Amino acid sequence: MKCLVVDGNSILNRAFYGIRLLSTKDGVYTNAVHGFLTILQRVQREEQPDAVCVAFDRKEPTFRHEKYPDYKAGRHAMPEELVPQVPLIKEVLDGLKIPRYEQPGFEADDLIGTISVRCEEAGWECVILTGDKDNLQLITDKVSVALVSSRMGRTETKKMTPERFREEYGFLPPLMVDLKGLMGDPSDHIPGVSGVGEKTAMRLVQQYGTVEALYAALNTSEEKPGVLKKLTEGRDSAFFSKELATICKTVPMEFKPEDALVQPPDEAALYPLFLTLEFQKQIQFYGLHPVQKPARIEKQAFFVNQTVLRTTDELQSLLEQCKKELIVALSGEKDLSGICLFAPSFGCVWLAQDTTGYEAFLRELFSGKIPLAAHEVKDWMGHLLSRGLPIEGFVFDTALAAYLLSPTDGSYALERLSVAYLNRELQSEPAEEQLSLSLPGMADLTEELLPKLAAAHFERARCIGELHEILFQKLKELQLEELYKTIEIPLCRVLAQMEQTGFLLDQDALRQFGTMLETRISQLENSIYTYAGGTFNLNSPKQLGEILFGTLQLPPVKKTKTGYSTNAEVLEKLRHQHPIIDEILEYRQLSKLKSTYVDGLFAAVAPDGRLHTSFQMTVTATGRLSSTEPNLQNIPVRTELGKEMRKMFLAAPGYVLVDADYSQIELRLLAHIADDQAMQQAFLDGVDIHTVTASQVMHVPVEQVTPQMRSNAKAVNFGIVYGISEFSLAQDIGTTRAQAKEYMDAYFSHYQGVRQYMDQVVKEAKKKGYAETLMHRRRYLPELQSSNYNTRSFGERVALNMPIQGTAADLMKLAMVRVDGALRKKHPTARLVLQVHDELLVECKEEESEDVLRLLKEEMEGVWSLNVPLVVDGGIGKTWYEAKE
DNA sequence: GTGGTCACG
DNA sequence: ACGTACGTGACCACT
Repeated sequence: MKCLVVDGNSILNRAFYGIRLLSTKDGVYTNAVHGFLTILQRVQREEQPDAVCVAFDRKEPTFRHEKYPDYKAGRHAMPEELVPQVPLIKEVLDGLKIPRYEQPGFEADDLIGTISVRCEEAGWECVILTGDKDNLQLITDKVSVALVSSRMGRTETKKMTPERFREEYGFLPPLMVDLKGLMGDPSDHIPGVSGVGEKTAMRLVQQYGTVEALYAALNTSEEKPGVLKKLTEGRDSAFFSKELATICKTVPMEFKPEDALVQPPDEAALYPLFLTLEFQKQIQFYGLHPVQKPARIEKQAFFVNQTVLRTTDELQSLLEQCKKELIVALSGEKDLSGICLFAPSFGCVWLAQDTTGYEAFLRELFSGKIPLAAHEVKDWMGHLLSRGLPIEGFVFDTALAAYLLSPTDGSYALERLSVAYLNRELQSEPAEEQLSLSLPGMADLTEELLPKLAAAHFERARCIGELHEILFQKLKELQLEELYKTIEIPLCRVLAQMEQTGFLLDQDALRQFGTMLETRISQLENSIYTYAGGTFNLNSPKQLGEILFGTLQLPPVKKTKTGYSTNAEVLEKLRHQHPIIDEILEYRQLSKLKSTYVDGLFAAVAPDGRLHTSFQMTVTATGRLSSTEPNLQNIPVRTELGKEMRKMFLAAPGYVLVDADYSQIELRLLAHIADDQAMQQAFLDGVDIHTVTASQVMHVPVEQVTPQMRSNAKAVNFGIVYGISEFSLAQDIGTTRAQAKEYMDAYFSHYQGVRQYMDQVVKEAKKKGYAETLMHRRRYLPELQSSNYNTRSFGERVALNMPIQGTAADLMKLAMVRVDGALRKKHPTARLVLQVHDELLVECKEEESEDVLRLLKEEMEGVWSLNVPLVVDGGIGKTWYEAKE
């Protein structure tokens, strides 16, 4: 039989430092609890113990053996992010039915020592899980130590047995206390013998054994006079230190290993706990379920209201009922083969495509007369559009609402929202699985299985209905209603339309471009392999590193977690050292173009010859959109060759592309939000902001600003928006920190409003716990409460940046809604095709293009009244390349 | 699945 | 003494 004894404080501490700070959406820190469980579960899997228990220090934990400088004094308080996690892990352990031991006046070590002895006496094997090397003295034939260490951000456990210990230390485990007695341990307030360090102490113990034996042999030994003197003078301290280092194994406590036998967890306690900690993985791992499942009674009662409609008359009367509702929740199959509606007055109703009049029903349902709530409205609209159905009436999107409430949650799957806001799990499996699991023959589908197919949607529709009530209330509380109603919801149809429209791709030109790249790439490969003296996988940073810094003996510039860095910045520095570098840089550029853009875009063309990107509305922390499959928001533009790609993006025959982009929108917003008079004046004067900044910061007249100076000023301007440090600015513009500091000082003395804003916005975010935009879009910043400098600094930079980037996103979204509305009215054949954060592209008839550009400029520039003008630059062309100019 | 790299605003 | 700019997504290698 085997018992695992966990050193609670030590493992919690390891876990805390081993995992980046995590917190729930309410700001409860959970990283240490999470890490603790991960380590425990890994060791349980490896060791398969029959019993498990945990020992905790009774008083303030001491962190005696941590390497981390903050704690080596041993007197420092626990970091504030860890303190509240201690009771949490204890609660988790109680839920897991793992006994915990703590005893006033004794440290965890002493309890562990005692437990290990009791195990041995009972004929059990004992494994001690700890990060604390002190426990190594407890190792015997029956007692081993699983030692946790965190190396490079990753935790490893090493199993220490008497043999292994001896290999590493050259003596037996009980002598560990003698080693400590001689070398001491400042972090533990063990003095040891002054002047004797690790090296000497190791040798002495290896040679003489115990402290007692050492002193007994001292007179006849051949130690050098220096060592002899130190030992003689430190004699008392040595014995005293040894005593201090010895773990007590006779704590008066009740313990038998049988007490700790592994038991099934307490589901009723653990499920809600893991739920509040947002530990979905753990819930799965232990197969937990809510003990108070959606009460059976309720479900039964509810079942009465679940109806399957089959006749046209029933459909008609349902429509009439729906029109009287304040909100009707909608769930259903993506292909619209069946949908479910929910409203309190009629419960859940399922209808399927085999019913006569279904198509007409849908047409009426989505014609705008019925207020609808759904999950992921934009996608619903996409499906409806592709079937030629109307897309009106959607007033609520559960995913979008939850995103506005907290944009950093990662997933807004309905399953998660149900757990987070309704405190219950969705019970039914997704419909596809049900179908494939139980499809004996299509004939049965309508008769027997349709209700089963409907079951999931019954539940989902009701869930959406309930979420609507809760989330809408919360939106109002957070002043987000306006943003939601006038921007996010209306934007769904704009984006659905844009996705539907797509962007025409010139496939012939792209093929040609690809062939050209291929030719050049293979030339470069050959040449690089010749320099390298053999072939290797050029796409592997690891192998490339071995060639450059091994075979070719180039000096490494920077390291990554896993090896040498070979990124463009590093290669740039090595350029003049070897001709291979230039070729690698070119290879990288070309193979990026080939694989990501040429091949990637080809793979994404739809049968209509167009690229239909998906815009994600619930991904970014700041409120921006993102674009996937393919990503059309990162098509190259910065290099001439890359820019060629934009010649492949075409307008349809007879049409042209109209491009409009906001000029300096983030800096203009900074000027407005910070209410900086100097910067506002610059924009009001319509001068070039970077040139003016250069002139002010470098104390030269505007006419004497060189391109280099302007470029540096531009870097400063950008840096400010990102929450710069001197160091990064210096690195960015390739100068010294001192020079960078001068720039920044000059910058702030000229733009005083910006300086004040930077201080004030961070202060306010700290007070409120979140940063927000002009339209109250918010992002919570638990990082600001961190005691870790880097984490906190990150939070401060985000607090600075989010209002600016986020407000720009708000304005662009509003502009899109207005542009779309205006276009539909005045130029119904024109259509938005793409948004790239501060840029909009419209495809329209050639003869309307001037007018469309005017319209775009007007709507975009006039979207919001600020203390500075918003300026939009525009262009017209057959390709994106031409239109952008 | 993670990390390195690089494309964009 | 420390580490270093905000926000994304795709591709590749490697575990």
